[in-house]
Amino acid sequence: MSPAPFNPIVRMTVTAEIRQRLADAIHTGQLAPGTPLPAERVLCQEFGVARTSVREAIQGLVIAGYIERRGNRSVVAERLPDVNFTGDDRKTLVTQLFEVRQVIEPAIAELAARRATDEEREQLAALSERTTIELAVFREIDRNFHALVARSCGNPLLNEVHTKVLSALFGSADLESLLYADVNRDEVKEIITSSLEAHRAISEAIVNGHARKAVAAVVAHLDDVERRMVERLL
Amino acid sequence: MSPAPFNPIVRMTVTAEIRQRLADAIHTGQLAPGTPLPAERVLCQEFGVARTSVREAIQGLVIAGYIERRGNRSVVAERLPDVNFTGDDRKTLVTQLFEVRQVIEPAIAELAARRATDEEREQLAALSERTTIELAVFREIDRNFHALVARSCGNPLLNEVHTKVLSALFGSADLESLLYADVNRDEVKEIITSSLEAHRAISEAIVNGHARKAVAAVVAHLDDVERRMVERLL
DNA sequence: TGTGTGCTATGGTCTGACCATCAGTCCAAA
DNA sequence: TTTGGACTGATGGTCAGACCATAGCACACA
Repeated sequence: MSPAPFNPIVRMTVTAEIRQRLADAIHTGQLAPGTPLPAERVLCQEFGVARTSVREAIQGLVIAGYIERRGNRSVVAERLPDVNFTGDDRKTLVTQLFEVRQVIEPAIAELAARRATDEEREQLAALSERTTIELAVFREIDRNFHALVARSCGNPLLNEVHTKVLSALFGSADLESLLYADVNRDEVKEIITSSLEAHRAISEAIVNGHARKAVAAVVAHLDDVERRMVERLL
Repeated sequence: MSPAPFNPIVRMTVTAEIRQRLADAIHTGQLAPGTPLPAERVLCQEFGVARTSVREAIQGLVIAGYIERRGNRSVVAERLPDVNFTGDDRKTLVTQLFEVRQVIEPAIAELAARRATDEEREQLAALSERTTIELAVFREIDRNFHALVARSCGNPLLNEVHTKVLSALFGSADLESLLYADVNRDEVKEIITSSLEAHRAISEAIVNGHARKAVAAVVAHLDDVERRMVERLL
C-alpha cells in the first residue's frame, strides 16, 4: 500500500453546489416551509451563475420533494398548513405559545440527543461556542441553533411543526419586538448571556447523548425566556 | 356542498413529459440498467425539444436515482431505486406522523385531564358511551372524540397544531384508505372495538382528572393504531 | 507490442431571447 | 358597492446557439 494516497478530488458541479446551498437553507430554516423561493433570475444574480444552472438545481429539489412549483412561482414544500393564530390578548397568546413550545421542544431535544448524526453534533458544538454581545448577531445564532436542534431530531415533520409554531411567535413583529424592545444595554447583555449559556447546556447534553439532561435544559430555558417575555407584558 | 367540482386541469411541462418517457423506457427495459443513454444532443433531436428541457429531465432522473453521470456520459443506473418518485415513501411519513402525535397528544390529554370544563367532561363521557359497528359511524365518532379532547386542553393554539397534524394524516385519502382498506368485516369490527375501548379509557381518565392515566392511555392507543397502520404498509 | 498524441463527441455552463401564465391594479358597468 | 374586463409587470418554461474542459478513441510512432 502506498504511504499516503491522495484523496480523490471532489468535483462539484455548479448545479450540485447550488442545490446543496438551497437544501441547506431549507434545512436551516432560513427558507421555511411555505415561503416562496426568490425568483430564479434573482438567484442567478445572487449566486452569480446562469439561470440554466439555477433551474437544474431547483429541478432536482422539486423531484426530491423539497420544493413545489405553484403556478408561476416556487415555494418550499410543506406538508402542514399554516398555523394561523390570533389570541384574545397578547398575554394569553404568549402563554399559549410557550405551552406549545414546552410540549414540542423538549421532545425534539430528547430525540436529537438520541438520533443526531455525528456531523450534526459537531455543528451543534461549534455553534454553541459562538458568543456575541451584538443583538443582531445573537438573533442569527439563536435562530440557527433552534433550527439545527430541530433538524437533528431526525423527524422532518416534527421539525416542520416546530417551525410553524415558532414562526407564529416570531412572525409577528408585534410579538418579536416584545422580547427586545425598550431594554437597555445591560439588559440586552444579560439576556444574551443567559441565553447563550442555556444553549451551551442544551448543546452539551445533546452532543453527549444525554436525553434527560437535554430535556431538562430545554424546559429550563423555555421557562426563563417565557418569564422574561411575560414580565415585559405587564 | 357543491355537486361535482371540476378536477384541476393537469399541465404537463415538456421537461416532465420527457422525464416520464425516459423513466418508462427504463422501466420497460428498453433502456436496460448499465446501458449508456443516448447523447443529450441526440435526445433533443428525437424528442424535438431544446437541450435545456432534456437536461432538466435527466437532472430529475439523476436525483431520483434512475440515471448516473459517469465521466462524460450518462448511464442508466445499475440498481434502480424503488418506485416512489416523491422522495420519502409513505411508511416513513406515517412513522413520522405518529411520532409527532406521540409528542402532542399525550400532552393534550394531560392538560385536558387538568383543565377540561365540567361541560366538556360531560360531553366526553357521553361520547365515549356511543358504540357502533358501522365503519362510517365510527369514523364520525372518532373524529369528534379527538376534536373534543383537543378542545378540552384549554389551549387553542395547541388544538390547532394538533388539528393540522391530524389533517396531514387523514386528509390524504391515500393514507386514510390504508387504515381500513382490504380488511374484512371481522377485522373492521375488531379495530372499531379496540378503538372504542381505548377511547373509553382515555375519556374516563380525563373525566376523573387522572392526568397520568390519561397520558398512559393515549400512548397505548397511539401505539396500537400505529402498529396496525404500519403493518398494512409492509 | 506498447505508448504517447491529437481529434472528437459529450457533458457543463453561459447568454439572450420569446412565450404563456399569474398576480395585482385600475376602471367601467351592473 | 360589487363584479368583471383590460392592462401591466413579474415569473416560470422553453428555445437556439455558443464556449469550455474532459473522457474516449483511433492513429501514428517508437
